[in-house]
Amino acid sequence: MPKQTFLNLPEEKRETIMNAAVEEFAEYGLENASTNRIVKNSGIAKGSFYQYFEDKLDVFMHMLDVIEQKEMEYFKDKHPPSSNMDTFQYFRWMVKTGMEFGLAHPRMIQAAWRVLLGEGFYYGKNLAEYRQKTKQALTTMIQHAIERGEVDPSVDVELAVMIMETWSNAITTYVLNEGIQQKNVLKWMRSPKTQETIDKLLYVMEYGLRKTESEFVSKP
Amino acid sequence: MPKQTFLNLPEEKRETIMNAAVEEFAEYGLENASTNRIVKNSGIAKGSFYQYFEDKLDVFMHMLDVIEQKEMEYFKDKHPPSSNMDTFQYFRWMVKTGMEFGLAHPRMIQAAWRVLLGEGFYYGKNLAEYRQKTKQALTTMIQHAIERGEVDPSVDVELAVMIMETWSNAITTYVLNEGIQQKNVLKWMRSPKTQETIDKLLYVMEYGLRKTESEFVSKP
DNA sequence: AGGTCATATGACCTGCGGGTCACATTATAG
DNA sequence: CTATAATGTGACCCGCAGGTCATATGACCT
Repeated sequence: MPKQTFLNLPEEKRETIMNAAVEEFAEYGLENASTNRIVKNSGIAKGSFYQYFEDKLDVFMHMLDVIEQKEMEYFKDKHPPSSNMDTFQYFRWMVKTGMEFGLAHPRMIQAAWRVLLGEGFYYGKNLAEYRQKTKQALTTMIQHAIERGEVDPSVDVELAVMIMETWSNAITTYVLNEGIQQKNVLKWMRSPKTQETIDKLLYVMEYGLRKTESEFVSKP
Repeated sequence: MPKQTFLNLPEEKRETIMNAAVEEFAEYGLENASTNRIVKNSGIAKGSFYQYFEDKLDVFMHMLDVIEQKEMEYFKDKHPPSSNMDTFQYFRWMVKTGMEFGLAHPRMIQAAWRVLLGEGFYYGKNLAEYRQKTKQALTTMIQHAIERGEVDPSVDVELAVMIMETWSNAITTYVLNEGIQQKNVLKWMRSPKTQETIDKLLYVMEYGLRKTESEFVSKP
């Protein structure tokens, strides 16, 4: 957690600093991010940095908090999906809305995912909390789906969660890797071809998951 | 490519150095690997290192080559799968055999995948060749499956390849992440529960893919 | 034997990293 | 207007990184 000194700062200054941090982490990841550069790009003195944060990890964790908050606001602002959607439609809505958020704040998404996906080995312990949140949400979702009869009750919930997590990670990675090479990321993301690819990916997951566990266990 | 000087070295010495490199990359990834440590751990002088390799990336690429070669030998030694297997059975065999290789050389797999999965953003250009090889193999596989009538001809080959790639990445990540926390990785990997989880993951993919493209395109 | 060429060595260079600290500046209170 | 507490600052410390280079070693040839 940032020190009180940072929280006392005027919002404008805090934003300047966090923007520099986002830029840095998006560009270099966590391990190779340089506090010196963050300091230089946000126009504050080195000493001030250490009066605001414990260390590099501290800024990063705070950045995650800020992003999470922004994303939650974004989701709330969007018209919530009609309540008679089934679970898979809901998941699809979530993935797509998440992507839209990514369009609005590409560097944030890049900064967060780069580290979450790529440097999980090291920082696993610190990031566990974040993964846990997602996992919890997905678990609730699956259980809900089972209650509604959309998914066979014999399905292994934990496994289904893992699959959904993997799938949304795969899509994010895809968007990040492909999108990064495009001149116009936004245009590329909104193009029918990209949208179609993502749709297809989601349908493959859906059809895989709809099969009951008993079916795919007894097959070999 | 390593310099001639390195290739002239007695095999024993070359192995010592490569082992140190594997250890280093497995532990620290590419970006944070230290040539100084590699040098210290392989008992050679700093200067020698630069007489063998251009730089850090050079050792790493060479390491990939060595691993690839070892893995190919491993696959050859295993009894090849019966020729009347269908494509999905073959893919399953490949994934499992790959895992077995990982059991035999855990640090190598860790060193390679850590970087391939985690630091792809930076080194994308250098690693593209390796990804391309896998992609090519999978493409051939899918096309073969279509010819054999195991997969609907209307399936988007490129997409199917991406899905298979994602899936085997997901499994590797799973094994790496979970396995790393276990006291006895080998025991964990061989346990029925782990094997079952992997089986289920593969079946989910299979059922997802068996659906024809037309089906899942027209759904929404 | 001397000469030559590939190989081996580690002290040394420069640059940048994270982090500290004595001091300067500004806000707050009495 | 002064005393005190809170913030701000950048030169400075140490460690380690990647990389170089003059010199030492020794195998092989004539």
